[in-house]
Amino acid sequence: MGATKTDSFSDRQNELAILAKALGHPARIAIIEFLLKVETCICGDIVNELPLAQPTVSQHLKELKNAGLIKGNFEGTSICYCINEPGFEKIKDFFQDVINHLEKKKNECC
Amino acid sequence: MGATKTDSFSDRQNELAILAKALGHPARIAIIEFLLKVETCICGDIVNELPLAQPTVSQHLKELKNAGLIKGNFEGTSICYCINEPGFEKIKDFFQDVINHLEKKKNECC
DNA sequence: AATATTAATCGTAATATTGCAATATATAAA
DNA sequence: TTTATATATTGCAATATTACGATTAATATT
Repeated sequence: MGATKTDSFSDRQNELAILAKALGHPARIAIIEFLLKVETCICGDIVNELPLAQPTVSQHLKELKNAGLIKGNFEGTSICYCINEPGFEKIKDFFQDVINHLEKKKNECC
Repeated sequence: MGATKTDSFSDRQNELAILAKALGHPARIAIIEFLLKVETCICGDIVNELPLAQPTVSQHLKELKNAGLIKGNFEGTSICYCINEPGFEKIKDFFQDVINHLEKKKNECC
């Protein structure tokens, strides 16, 4: 026990969970907010902005990348990370769906 | 080490991370989808729907409740769980903001 | 009060995540 | 090719999460 029973859920459920999980850490929220706020997207600048060591930031960037929420490209000697819009669209749509269903349904029985 | 450095991040960043993290498990996505799909919202029905034991489901429900994504009320002998709209609004707004910023900025340098 | 039913909590084992120092890799410049 | 700079990977310790059997708590019915 201890491992998530991934096989017992649908691909869609697992995919949404992976996207949400990737944003389930304040450092990773901070990275996204930084990428939105600032012109640059150089990895080093992200490391400087966050109160975490370079390997830790690198790990968080990797998780965001694996989830499909950011992408990275070489920019000379450093790497430029950008938000990957399709990933955000996917999870935003889920939340939008929830809201839409709620308005249609008004199933607030509690 | 091993513990998230919560103190190093803003309240907003931590709050968004808590909301996202709560949905970062396929069982909890499944619970939300079930609550949207179905008329009933009785805890026992959720337990029957999910491929997990009752204590495990109860734990997942607790996490969703703590994050402010669902709420529960006694309905006779059982408990009725419903989606808590304000929680979903909050995290949907975050994603909507990201999308809006992206359209304004077109900072796709990668 | 005794019983049945429903859901929460406890205890615990298995696994995953977080964070960082040390090290490795990769690219650019000299 | 050496050196400098930027980022990734490794290894590991601390902590958190996931899952479930056993038990408890709480309410409803008899």
